[in-house]
Amino acid sequence: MDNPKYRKRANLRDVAKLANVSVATVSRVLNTPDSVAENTKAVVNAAIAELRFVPSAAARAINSGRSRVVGALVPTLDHAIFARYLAALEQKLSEYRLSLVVATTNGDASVEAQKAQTLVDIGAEGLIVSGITHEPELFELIERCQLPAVATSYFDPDFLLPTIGYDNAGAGRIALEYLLSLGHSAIAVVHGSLNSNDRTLARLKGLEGHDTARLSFFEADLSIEDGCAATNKILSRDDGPTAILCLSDVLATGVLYELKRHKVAVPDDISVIGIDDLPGSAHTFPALTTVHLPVVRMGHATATAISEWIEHGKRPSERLFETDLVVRESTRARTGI
Amino acid sequence: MDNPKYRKRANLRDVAKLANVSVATVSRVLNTPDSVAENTKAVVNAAIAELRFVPSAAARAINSGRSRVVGALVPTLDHAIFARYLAALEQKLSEYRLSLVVATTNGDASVEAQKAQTLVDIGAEGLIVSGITHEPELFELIERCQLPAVATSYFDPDFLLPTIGYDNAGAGRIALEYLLSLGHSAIAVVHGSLNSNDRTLARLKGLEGHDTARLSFFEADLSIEDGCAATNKILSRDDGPTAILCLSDVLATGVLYELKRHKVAVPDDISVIGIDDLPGSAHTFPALTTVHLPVVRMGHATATAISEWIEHGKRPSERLFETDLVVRESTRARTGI
DNA sequence: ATGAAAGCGCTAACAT
DNA sequence: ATGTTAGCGCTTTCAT
Repeated sequence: MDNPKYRKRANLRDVAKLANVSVATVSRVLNTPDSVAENTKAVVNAAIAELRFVPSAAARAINSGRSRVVGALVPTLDHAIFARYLAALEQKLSEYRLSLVVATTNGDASVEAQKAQTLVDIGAEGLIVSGITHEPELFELIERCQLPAVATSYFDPDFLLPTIGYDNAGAGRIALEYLLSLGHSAIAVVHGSLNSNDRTLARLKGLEGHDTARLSFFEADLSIEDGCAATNKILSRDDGPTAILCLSDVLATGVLYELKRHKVAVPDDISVIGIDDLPGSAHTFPALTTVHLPVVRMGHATATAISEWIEHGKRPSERLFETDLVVRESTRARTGI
Repeated sequence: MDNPKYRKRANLRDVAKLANVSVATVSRVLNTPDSVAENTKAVVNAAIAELRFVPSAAARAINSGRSRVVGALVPTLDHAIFARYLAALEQKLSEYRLSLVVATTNGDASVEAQKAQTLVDIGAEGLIVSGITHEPELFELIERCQLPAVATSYFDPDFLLPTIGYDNAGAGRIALEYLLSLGHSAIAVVHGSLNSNDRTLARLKGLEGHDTARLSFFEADLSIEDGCAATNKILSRDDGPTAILCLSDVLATGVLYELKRHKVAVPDDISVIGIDDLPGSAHTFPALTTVHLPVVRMGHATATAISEWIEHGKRPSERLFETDLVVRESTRARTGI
């Protein structure tokens, strides 16, 4: 604009020329400034300033062989539990001076495979995926690129990739058994979509094998709104349950709201339990009993694992985090027991 | 491992050698496959497969001068409104074949400046920041790198960077005026931290100049928990307000819960209004009256603007999205008016 | 249709 | 302390 001879971005050579030094010297003031004499340094810095020189990230990357970027593939960002997890992940990665690229898959494995390719195309040095259900292409990509990759939110020591997560089936079981121990047997289960969501599937699996339980199932999208909708379906049935087990706190939050709207008392008329333990769950009214999922610790551990793998080549071993029951006010013993 | 002569990642030359062609030909089968004879293509592809060749992102970037990465600096991921916004942003950016790197600042401008540098170091081609309050270093960096950068969640046509957002002061005003029109005058305002959060500041600003309003202010962290805490403070005062204006729906959600816990009827005893319109806000009990912030459209517009800027060099003009009042069930006319 | 060779912007080994 | 130079892995003329 105001520069007569419009010049593209300056490079090392331009700086070197202007400062009357070699490119090596310029490179040194950038990387090992202590090894350069004060006055030359000053001249070089002046040239850098004058030319508004900014080192090229790509050129650096090509030499170091590093991009310092890791990619995470998550179903969605628009869900508190993933957001929370990613927040922890990003925070820890940044301690390792690694940046986080987020790609959302919408729970679609083929989108995931395609976005994984995009991540490789921008030079991601590591990949983090959710769950263990993926397209073969994803695994081929990881294999072909020899890419450090871990699967999270799931635990399976036999999985191809190291898993860092928790026992989803166990979380479901804990919730169910607590309800059972409270004397409930007619229980409505509200769960997220079964399409390509192994976490939901596993939680459901954890509900099996309890003869005393009379379970009815209600599928819903993972939103407060759908929690409300599921509640209406539950209430419209003759054989009303005495407890509602939600496989996710978001769902449970909707259930709580809708029960309130119908003037159904919780936990007096119906007990409600969730899984997740979102930040808000401790403060709903009534406070939600739930199974705590250690997503923050999982995020930190994942960041550490992938960093170590990238930096030192050591493949992490799988890692299991405990889930635990958090009893609050939305559950109580079945009356008349 | 099982490869006798352990070989590092293969490159174009290795492939060319194995396929008995030149590197140019290999490059062609990668980029313009139609310009290569079928049989040579087959030979080359076989070599690529055998050597498990993966093109280097850095080397591509150095030639194209592109990284296809844009960076976003947000206060936190762990808040529904930002997560929702980023979800929209990422979705649209990916349509432009751009990847999103997320960096969180914790609302700290100096962390922001430092992370912006990190983003530049990995070769980000564009930057997206939140609000208009930043360290001089941030602006210097943007200026020095001639980096396309936009500020979001805020609107100010006079700002150095193009702003793409909404009128925060206006949103505050809309909420207050609605409460006023309902006959409320003693109003408690619950707002987020004032530290380097120009959005909160602006919303507060929008509350000024209404003589009939008797406002009392309560600062809180942006969490359901702190919404509850603020409510307790409000209720403990003698001169109880007839309405509570929350500058964020998360806060309002906490307020709603806590009022319920204290058996204060909403909206009969106290009206509650929020700002944001989170997905869940339509389904709280009672459903929350709030001011809708068009973060999804803002995310899409931001993605489009930064993409066009990066690809075609056209600096976007600022963009203002309307906020609008969504009347639901948590507000009503002050009784006895 | 294919190849040879010149870079892209930087780092690092080797000289001086 | 500073300079020379050879790459890094690819794309892209320019020939053939």
